[in-house]
Amino acid sequence: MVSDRSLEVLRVIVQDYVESREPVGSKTIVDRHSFGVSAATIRNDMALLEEEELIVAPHTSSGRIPTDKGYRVFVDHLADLRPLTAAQRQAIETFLGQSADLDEVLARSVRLLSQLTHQVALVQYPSLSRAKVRHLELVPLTGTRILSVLITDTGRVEQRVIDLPRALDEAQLADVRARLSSVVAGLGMTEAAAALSAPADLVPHELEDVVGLITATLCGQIGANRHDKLVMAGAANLVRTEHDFTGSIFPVLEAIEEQVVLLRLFGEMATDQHGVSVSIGRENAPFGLGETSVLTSGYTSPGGNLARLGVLGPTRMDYSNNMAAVRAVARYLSSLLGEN
Amino acid sequence: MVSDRSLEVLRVIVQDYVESREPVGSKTIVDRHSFGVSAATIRNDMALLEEEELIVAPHTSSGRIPTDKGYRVFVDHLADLRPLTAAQRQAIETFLGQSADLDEVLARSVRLLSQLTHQVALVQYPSLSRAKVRHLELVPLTGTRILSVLITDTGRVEQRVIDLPRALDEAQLADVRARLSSVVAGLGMTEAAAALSAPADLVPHELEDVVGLITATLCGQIGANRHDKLVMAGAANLVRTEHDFTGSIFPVLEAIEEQVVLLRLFGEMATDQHGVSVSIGRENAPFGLGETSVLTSGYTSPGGNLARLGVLGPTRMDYSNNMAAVRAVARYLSSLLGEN
DNA sequence: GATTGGCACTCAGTCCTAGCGAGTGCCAAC
DNA sequence: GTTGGCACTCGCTAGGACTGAGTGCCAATC
Repeated sequence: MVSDRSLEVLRVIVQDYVESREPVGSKTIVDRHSFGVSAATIRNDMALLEEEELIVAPHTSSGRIPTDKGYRVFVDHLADLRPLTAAQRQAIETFLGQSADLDEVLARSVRLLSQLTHQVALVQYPSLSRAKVRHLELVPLTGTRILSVLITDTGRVEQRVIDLPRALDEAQLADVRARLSSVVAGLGMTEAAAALSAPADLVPHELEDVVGLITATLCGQIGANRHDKLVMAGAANLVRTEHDFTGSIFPVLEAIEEQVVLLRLFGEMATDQHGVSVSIGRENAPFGLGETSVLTSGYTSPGGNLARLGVLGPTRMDYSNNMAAVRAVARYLSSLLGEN
Repeated sequence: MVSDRSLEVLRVIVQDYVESREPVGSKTIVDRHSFGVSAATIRNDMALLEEEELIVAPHTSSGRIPTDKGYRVFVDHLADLRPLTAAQRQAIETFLGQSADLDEVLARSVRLLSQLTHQVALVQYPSLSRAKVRHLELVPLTGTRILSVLITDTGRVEQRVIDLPRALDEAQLADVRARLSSVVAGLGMTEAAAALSAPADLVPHELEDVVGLITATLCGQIGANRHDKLVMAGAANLVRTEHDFTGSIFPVLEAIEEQVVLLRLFGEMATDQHGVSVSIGRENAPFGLGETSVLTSGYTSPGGNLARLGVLGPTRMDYSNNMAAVRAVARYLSSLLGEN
């Protein structure tokens, strides 16, 4: 059985190792922390922890480092969410405390998060599923090319170019726009898509083909919310922590640039909506990120739409600080977007 | 004086070094290329090249590697723009040959370019300076918050959230929109900004404050085109080439994430509009990129608006292939966007 | 004058060895 | 359950010898 003191030993091993990047030995522990027992006793505890596979010795007769399982226990039971410093709180306020459109807010959030944690930060765009269509615009660009612009009540703008088989004049286009607009205005995204797909007799017969193309595009535009988008910042931080990876960080960076992978990962972490959930090391192996940890938290965008944000870094990271930062930014972002 | 053969020697030194990453010696040269002279002769040529500071020996009695100046001569006089392979041409066609909106096209272009060159690729958004206002929309989000959407005849959409001091009802907003729209519609961006700044008596007196705020935002939106935006892809490639940097690539990645730096750099390379211009090594030192080379080419977006795209990598890169790729993508993109 | 073969020299990289020291595991004693 | 003692392991570092690719120089040759 793992005693209380053993767990305490695990905690300091994690903390010291994260700080120093060196395997930590029994002597170091008694020197730097007042356990009130001797090094030999600590060694016994460490033997226990090793038996439980919470720590491991990289080489015979060297200090110990935490295993993935050790980090897991640390995160679940031992980590105190270190409160942000005043400076960090201030950074959040000044960085995010100005109204701007969604793109801008998310871009700032992700930079902020990467600066607070010194890791790669990720922010997922909110899903549109619960948004409502606020406005639909069809703008002629050139003869047969028009731009369809869809604006939601959450302030998100989706645009798409449509090549028409033949030109429409201004009046015709305005007419089509008015008709379609009246169909979808105020509907939720899924209802809007359904309404557009239904065969509607509301356009003049001679325009049917053209309108069909437009509605098809609009449906695509609406459905596009599903393969969500995410923004990233702080890739340079991965290089800083390169030594924490056994091989090259090249595949890690590649996986990160491949948004699809991250979106799947985010999807699987969707439990525990507003707390911070943590995925450690091998738990991420299916995504090619077996040596990294990912901390995420959900946040709420206007209209109750959910999305996630978080950070990614080597398993050897400052969980206490980073979890607190992720939580703080998620909360602030929720309240900021919820204002609407 | 540098003889023709000496230059030929420089060429093979650059080519071999780029390929092998090893300093190349006289013996290697005579073995791998049929110069028809002995190693001693090559050594004499190399001594000449070294005197001209085109090559340098990293350690006494080792092979030679090109200096920045050597690369410069290579690029200016010796590099043959290696024509793209059939596979590369095909990649461009299939990757870009589908109509989509500007965001999408540029996103694809940048990924394509990074795959063709195995370097970090950059694409600058076209400046709006020559674009005309095609459409102006004001969409209510919540009580005092509206979204202004500006659409240009080039299909670009600029959005901005505006917090009003007090609420406008639908009719009022529609009225304001109609008036402002009639002022700016069809104008070029600079004229539009001027027209909006001019004190106009065209709104009811009681709305003046609100409208003032809106026009101010619109002007900002229009002016926003100047600090342009750029998209990047292939950051992972920098890691692959890490050994080519003396120190860490951390500062390089940082500089790249800082778009401002790159935009200035792009700005300074604006000569030679449609050819490929190359900035090598120390030439980029002011930007913190003293160990990298940047290849760019201008491309033309609809309406004759100019922007640049290019790649960035270590000075030791395959200039022949990369210049050809940059040129090809720029040309293809120009023709694609020019279709409009 | 350009080219060549010969030759002594340089020096980064590699392999080997020895010694150091942090840290462990075990055990008998408390 | 805790402790001090002790033999042992093994990664790390420093020094030394060796190797080999490559050079610079020179006198001889085309």
